[in-house]
Amino acid sequence: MIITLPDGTAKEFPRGATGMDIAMSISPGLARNALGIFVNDEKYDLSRKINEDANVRIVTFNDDDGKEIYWHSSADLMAEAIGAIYPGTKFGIGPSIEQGFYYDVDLPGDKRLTVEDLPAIEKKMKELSKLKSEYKRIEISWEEAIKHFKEVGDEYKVELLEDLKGQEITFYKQGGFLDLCRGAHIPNTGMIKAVKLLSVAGAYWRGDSDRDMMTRVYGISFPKQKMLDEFITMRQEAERRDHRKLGKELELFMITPMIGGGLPVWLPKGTTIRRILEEFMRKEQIKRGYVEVITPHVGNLEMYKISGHYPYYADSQYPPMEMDSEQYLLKPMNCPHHHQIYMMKPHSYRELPIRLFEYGTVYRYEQSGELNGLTRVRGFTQDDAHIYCTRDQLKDEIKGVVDIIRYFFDIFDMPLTTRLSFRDDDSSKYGGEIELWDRAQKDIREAADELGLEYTVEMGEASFYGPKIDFVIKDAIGRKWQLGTVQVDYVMPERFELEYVGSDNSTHRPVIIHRAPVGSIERFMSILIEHYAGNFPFWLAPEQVSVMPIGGNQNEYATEIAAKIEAGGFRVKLDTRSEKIGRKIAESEQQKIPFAIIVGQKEQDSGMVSVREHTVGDIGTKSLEEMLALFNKLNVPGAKRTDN
RNA sequence: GCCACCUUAGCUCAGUGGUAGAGCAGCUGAUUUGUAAUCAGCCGGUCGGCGGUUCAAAUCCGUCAGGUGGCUCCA
Repeated sequence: MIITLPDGTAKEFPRGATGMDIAMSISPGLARNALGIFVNDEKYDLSRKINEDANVRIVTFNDDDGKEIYWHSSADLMAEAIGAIYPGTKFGIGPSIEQGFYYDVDLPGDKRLTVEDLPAIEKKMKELSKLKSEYKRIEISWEEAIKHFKEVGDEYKVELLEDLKGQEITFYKQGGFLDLCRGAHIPNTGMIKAVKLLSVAGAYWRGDSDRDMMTRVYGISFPKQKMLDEFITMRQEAERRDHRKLGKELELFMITPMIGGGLPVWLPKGTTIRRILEEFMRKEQIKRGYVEVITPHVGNLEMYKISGHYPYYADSQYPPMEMDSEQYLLKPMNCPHHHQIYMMKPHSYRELPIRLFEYGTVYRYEQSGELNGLTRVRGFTQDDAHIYCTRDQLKDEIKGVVDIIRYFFDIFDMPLTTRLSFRDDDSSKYGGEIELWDRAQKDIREAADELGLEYTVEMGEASFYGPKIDFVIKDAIGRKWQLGTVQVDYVMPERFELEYVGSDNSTHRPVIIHRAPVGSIERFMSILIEHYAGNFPFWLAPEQVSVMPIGGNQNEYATEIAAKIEAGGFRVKLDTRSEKIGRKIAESEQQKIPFAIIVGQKEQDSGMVSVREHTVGDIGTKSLEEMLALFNKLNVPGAKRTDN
């Protein structure tokens, strides 16, 4: 038979050759590191026979598909360990995830796992790994499979099997553990060299909150101890950057039950950052033809009934309040308010596009268990805008929106990836005419192409009222966050009967683009805090320069210097306490202030200043003019320190 | 909302049934300082709330609240 490799090389192998045979023929190194093989895009174990001509791809831990096989196998090893320690444990599902794996287990009796139980399981896994048990694939009939799990009393597996009736069933066996599993698996447990079990959590059986709560054990594993060490270092780095921790330390924001969970309070320093951020984005939008509006925090319930958001989202809204026999809702979204602004007067096609933007604060009743720092809150502010345009203008408007979004994230050094979410063939899921959708999707795709965007297309991911573009950014430590969206909407113009008069003197429906570059300002602030690890760039730093005299004799000179810097339009902190200079510097560094200006007798005599740059150290003696020039250069959105 | 864990001074944390502790912060005083924390004294707690077990509870049990990690949800 002919086996074709990904680079196009074709090789002859005897019928029944295995992935391992193929790997061996390429190199012993590959054979050592190979985890699985894709045969005509189907996952195979390396030991499984290949019986006909095929295109193959051998995967190692460097491939996402390889990691998937590796972690899936690790999940089974963990299950074996748990089963060995707690005989009678029932098993749910145990897949790989983006970073590691988990297994849902139901321990015998009322036993529940806690984190204290994890080291023992880890230890057992290491023992089992040393046995180098082979993962054996067993083809079995459905009837026999059912019989097996009924015998061991694992009703979860029986239920899974019920759904697989009529399909080919495979079991995998490694050591003493037999599991229902599609595979594929790595050759043997010995390849799992480093394991760390991370946490336990409750998880509903099959994700259904009406069903049993199982114990989910999360873990991660690697072929080398060094890789696990790096992973742990990375987690510590993420912990060090945690915006909840930095938010407290740097006094940026607070959350107190007295005001309400999920209702963040901005402290002076956090407010400064937020204000500068908002001003920057406001200016850029106005430059691009947006007009700013402000709408109230409550609105008449009738309006949300027309928009269709109520009662569809009633569960996640604060309940209506009654005033003067009318019902009002805390604003769950800005769109209907903006539509009212559009409806205030008739529009000519000559006025379009109309671009209304607002820092609109909305309230949503998120479930208590969901609240998390600034990431998931009950009251937040969207950098929201609605563009009312004609169908002919749609493409250009989309381009404009994408352009501004790219501009924003470039300022923060956040690489952007794009996903186009289109409809699938199930027309019951969507509103609006299909011709309009086709045209909008074509416009979106063309706009993306013309802008040279790299994107993926996801069919069936569109919203009810139109196709959308989602943006995912990567932060300084490589984590991905989904932020802004752009959505094309044909449904709301119908519901609110929005109109404009065309050049043909008859009325038409405008198209609406909903767009929010960062989505929630609160969430974006949390991402910024973690992205910069609290070391905000000069232009965003709540305190930009600290000025400190070495001794009391320089208090006057220091005060004078601070006043001059402040007069230059910078945010200054003056520290004239009778503390040693080391202490003042330590505190300035801890507060992550970009520059410390230190003045002693020498500086006073020469009229100079001594400068220390945050995270860099002493950068020498400079004139104040030189420093003001540098500050001016750095006080611009996106400005970077490039010369030292 | 559900599961597990956590909650001790403003902050970070020790304290496993027998008189509530430390460092930092704060206050007072001394010190006037050369690139990451000067010294001393003082102040500060209903050990998250409520109930129970016990001669005795920060400590054991129950319950409620808040937080953390997940699950479900996310216009």
